[in-house]
Amino acid sequence: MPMEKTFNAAEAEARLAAMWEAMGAFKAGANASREETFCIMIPPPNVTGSLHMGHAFNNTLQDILVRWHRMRGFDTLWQPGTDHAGIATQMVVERELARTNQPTRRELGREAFLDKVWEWKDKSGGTIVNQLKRLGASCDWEREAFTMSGNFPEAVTKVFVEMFRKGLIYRGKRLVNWDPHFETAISDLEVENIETPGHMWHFKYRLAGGETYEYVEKDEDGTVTFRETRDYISIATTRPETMLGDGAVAVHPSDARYAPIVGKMVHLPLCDRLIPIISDEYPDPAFGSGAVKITGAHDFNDYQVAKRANLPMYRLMDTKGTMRADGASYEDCVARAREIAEGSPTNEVEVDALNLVPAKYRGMDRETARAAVVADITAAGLAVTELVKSIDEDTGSEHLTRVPVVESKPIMQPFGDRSKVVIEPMLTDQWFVATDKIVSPALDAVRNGDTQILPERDAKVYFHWLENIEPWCISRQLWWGHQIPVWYGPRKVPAEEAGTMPFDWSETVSFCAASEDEARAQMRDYYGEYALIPAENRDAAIAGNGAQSPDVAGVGYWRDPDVLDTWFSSGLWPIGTLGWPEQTPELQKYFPTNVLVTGFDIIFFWVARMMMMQLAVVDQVPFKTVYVHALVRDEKGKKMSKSLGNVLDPLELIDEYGADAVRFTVTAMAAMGRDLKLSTARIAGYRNFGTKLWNACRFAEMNGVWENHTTTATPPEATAQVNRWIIGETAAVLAEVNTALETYRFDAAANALYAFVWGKVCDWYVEFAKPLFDGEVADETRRTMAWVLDQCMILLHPIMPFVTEELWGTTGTRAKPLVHTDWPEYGDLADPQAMREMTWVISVIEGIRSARAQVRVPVGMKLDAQAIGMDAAARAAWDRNEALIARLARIASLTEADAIPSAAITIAVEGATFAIPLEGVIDIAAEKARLEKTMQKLEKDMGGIKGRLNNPKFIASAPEEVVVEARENLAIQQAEAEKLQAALRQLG
RNA sequence: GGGCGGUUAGCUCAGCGGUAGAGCACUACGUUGACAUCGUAGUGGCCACUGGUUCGAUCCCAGUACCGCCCA
Repeated sequence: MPMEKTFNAAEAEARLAAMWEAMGAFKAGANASREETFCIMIPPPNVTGSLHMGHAFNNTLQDILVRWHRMRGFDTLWQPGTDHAGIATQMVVERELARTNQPTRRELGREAFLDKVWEWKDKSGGTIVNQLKRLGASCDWEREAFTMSGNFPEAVTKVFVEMFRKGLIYRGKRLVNWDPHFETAISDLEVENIETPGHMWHFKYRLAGGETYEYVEKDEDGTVTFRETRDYISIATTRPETMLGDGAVAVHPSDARYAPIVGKMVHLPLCDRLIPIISDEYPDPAFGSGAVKITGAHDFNDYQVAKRANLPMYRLMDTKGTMRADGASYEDCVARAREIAEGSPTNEVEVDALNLVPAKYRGMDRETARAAVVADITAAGLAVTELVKSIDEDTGSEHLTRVPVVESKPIMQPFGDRSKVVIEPMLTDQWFVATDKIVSPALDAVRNGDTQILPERDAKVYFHWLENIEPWCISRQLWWGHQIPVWYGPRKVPAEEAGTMPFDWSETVSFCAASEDEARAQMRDYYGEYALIPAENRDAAIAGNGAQSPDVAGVGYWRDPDVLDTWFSSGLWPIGTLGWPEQTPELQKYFPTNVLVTGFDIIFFWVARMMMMQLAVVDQVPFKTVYVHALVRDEKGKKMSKSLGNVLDPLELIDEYGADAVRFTVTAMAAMGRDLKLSTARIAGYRNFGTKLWNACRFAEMNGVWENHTTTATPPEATAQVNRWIIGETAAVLAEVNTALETYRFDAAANALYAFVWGKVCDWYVEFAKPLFDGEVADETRRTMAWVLDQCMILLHPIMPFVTEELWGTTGTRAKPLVHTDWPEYGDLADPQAMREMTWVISVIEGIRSARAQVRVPVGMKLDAQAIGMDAAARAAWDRNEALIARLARIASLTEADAIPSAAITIAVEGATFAIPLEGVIDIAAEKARLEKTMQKLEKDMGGIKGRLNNPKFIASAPEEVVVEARENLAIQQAEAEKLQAALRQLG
C-alpha cells in the first residue's frame, strides 16, 4: 500500500508508544552493547502538577540525550518519578474536601486526612506522568519513584537521624518566614519579594520622666539648620501594628542628633512599657528620622539588632497572622515584662507565652490592628504632624490644620509563592540544617570540576548562593510529608535537686531515632525505671501521667508533629530513586549519574541542595554535569501565566502539530542560557519539516528505492560524484550532530539536521537523483538514497522519535525498531573531490536559474546554452553531471563557442562562462543592469580584499593561510569580473 | 543598591577575530517524476552607541544608553 501524503501523528504516536512499551524499549540497560552507563534523573515534577511548556522543554532535552546514548549502546537509565509537594498537595486535597462537602482536615484528624491524600494520589497523581509519555519521554516507567513511597521514608529518616547525630540538624526558636494562610514556616526560597504600594507612618515616642533634649540638625558644613527642644524621639515605620512588640528604639552610633539620649528610656505608645534607646549599626541616619523601632519577633533586620542588644522578643501574632488573644491578661503580661526588663531571669518558653497585645487589639487581624494603632496614636497626639492649609467653602476663610504625616511609598513586601498572602516573620521553634557545615564539599566539587555546571555563568549563581548560604529551615507545620523522627519528653530532674518534682516540664529533651521503638530505647536509658507513656502532644503528655505528682510511675512523651520540607526528600532524589540506603545493583551501576537537566529557577532549590545532601550522605557528587536551561516564554517574551492568558499548553500543541514538531521546536531554540520565545508559527514550520522528510521517503518508495533494502552501517560503494558527495555530506552532519550533543548544543544539532535534511537531501540530492533513476548509475543511486534516508531517520530519531520510527517501520523490514538501532560511526567518508564538483554543479545551476528569472525567461522554457573558455576541470564536471544540470537549469543542449554571443545572458563560474543566446527574447537593458549589479557587488568584495593585501602589515602579521586564502579569493573574483566585463562588452 | 545577561534583516534568533547567516514574514513567478505542510528567484543589516587593543573588531577590553532576570 502506497504511503500517505503526510504523517498522521495523532494515530501513530499512541501506537508507536505502545510498541516501545511492549518491547521494553526504555528499560534500564535496554539495547546496551557496552560497559559505560548513562543515567539521568528526571527533575521530579510535583505530583499535583500537569505538563507545561517548561516541562516539555526540559524533558525533551533529557530524552534526546537518553535516546542518543541508548542508540549508542550505553547502559542507559532515565529515572522517572514525582515529588510529594507538601503544601501544594495538602492544599489540593483540602480544597477537594471542601468542594465535596466532606469534613475538613482538622475534623478528620491527621491519620484520616492522610488516607484521603493517598486516595487522591492514587486517583489523580499520575496525570503528569501520562503527559510525559505523550511527549515521547523514554523513561524506564517501571521504576517510577515517589518521594513518599518505596525506600524514601527510610532514606529520609536515616539521613535526618544521621545528620542530627552529627550536629548538622538542630532545632531552635528562630525568626522564620511564616505563611499565615497555610500556617506553616516556609524557606526563604519560597518567598517572593514584590514591590507593593505602602505607607510610612511617623510616630513620637516620649522620653520617660518628662525629660527633654536639644534636637539639632546640621548641614554638610556643620552649620546648624534646625534646633528645638524635644521631649520625644521620632520613628518611622511601614508596619505600625508591630510597635506593640517593640523592644527598643535604635539609632546609629555616629548620629549626633540622638547621642544625648542614647541609653534613656521612652514610653511605648498604647502600651504600659518603657523601652530603651540603644545604638546599633543597623539604622541609616539618612533615612527617615534616623531612629528605628526594634521589633525583634516580627522583622528580620530587627531580629539581628535585638539579638545583638539582647532585647526580649515578644511575639504579637498567632499562626493565622491575627493579633494574639491567648495567654494571661495584658496587665499580668506587661507586669511580668517589666520585671524581665529590670533583670528578672526568664527563658524562651516564658517569653513566648507572654502576650503583650493590649486587650483592645487582641484577636484583630493584621490590617485591622494597623488601622486601630494608627488611629489611637494619632488620637493620643503622638503622630508626627504637619500644617496643611485648607479653605472653608462657605466662609472662604483659610484654616491651618495639623494632619499626621503619612508618606506613600513603594515597599518590598514578602509573599508566599504558593499562598500569595503576605508572609509574616514569626518567632517559632523550627528545625534547621546547618548548611554552613555541609556547604564546602558542594562548593569544592564544582570548583574542582567534579561537577560541571553549564552554561558556566550559572556556576556563578551557584557559588554566589552557596557562599552566602543561610540555615535551611526544614520543618513545615503540615501533615503531608515525612514526619520528623524526633520524640520529646520533659527534663528529668536529677536526684540531687531535692524537694522538686521528678520532671521539669518547662524544658524538653529530644530523642531522635529512626523509629519509635528506637526512640523509646533512648528514653529508657534517660528516664530509667519510669514507664514510657505515648501521648499526642505536650499538653496530653502532661495531663496523661499525673505530672503534678511527685511520685508518678510514668513519663509522657510525644512526637514532633511537623513534617520535613519536600525539598529535603527531593534533595535525596539521586540516591533515593536508586534504592539507597540499600546498596542496590542500580546504585552501584548508575551512581553518580551523568547529567542533570534542569531549569535555572531551581539551582538553589534543588541543585545546590542535592549537591550538599549527596556529598553529606554518601560523600559523592550526585551528577557529573548540570545542564541549566532557560525559561519558555510566549512569542512576545512574556512569562507564560494563567492570569495573562498567554499559556501554550504542550498537550494541545501535541494534538495539533504532533509531539515531534513540539520537540523539534524547543530543541532548535535551546541556545544555551537564552530564553525561548515560543510561537505556533515556529512549531508549524517544524511540523512541515517532518512532512518534508516523510515525502522524501515517499518519493523514494515510489521509485523503488526501498525494494530489497537492508540497513547497513556503512554506505554503499558509489562511483557517481553526486552519490559520493551526499555520502560525504552525511558523514559531515553526523560529526556535527555528535559534537553538538556532546557539548549540549541542542540547537546546533537540530539546525544542522534541518539544514542537511531539507537543504541538502531534499533540495538537491533528491532532485539530482531523478534523472539518474533511469541511467547507468540507477542501482547505485537507489542504494545510496536508501542509505542516506536511513541515516536521516537515525540521526533525527532522538529529536523526532515518532515520525522517524514510523518511517523506519514503513519503508522496509528492519532488524530492530529504530529506537534500538545503532547510532552510526562512519569513519572518514569525506570526499573533497566530489564536494568540490557538486558545489560547482550547484553554482552553475543556481547561476543559470537566477539569470533566467531575472530577465524573465519563462520557467518552463528549455534553452540551448554555449560554453566559452571551459577549462578541463569544468568540462569534466559538466560531462559527468550533464543530465543533472540540464534538468535542473532547464538546458536543452550545450555547445562550445569561442566567444560570447551578442544578445545573450551570461553566467560566469569557476573555469567557464556559460551563455544562453536569447536573440529577440531578452531585454538587453535588463541583462546589462543585472550584470552591472553583479559587478558592483563583486567590486565591493574585491575592494576589501585588495585593501588588505595592499597593507604590508597584513601580509606580515596575518597567518599564512589567511593571506593565501585572500589571494585565491581575489583571483577567483578577478576571473569572474573579467568574464562579466566581456559579457557587458558584448551587449554594447 | 548588588549580581548576571541581552541589544545582529520587519519578527524570532544563530554566529563571535579575516568583512554577516537561518527560519518565519514580505515580493515575483510557478502544480517541472515526493511534498502547496511545496518549489524557484528576489528584497532586506553603519551587527545599540563611544573609546581602546589589533594588520584587521559584529566578535576581545573599557565606558554609555536602553531592555530583561536574579538577589537585597
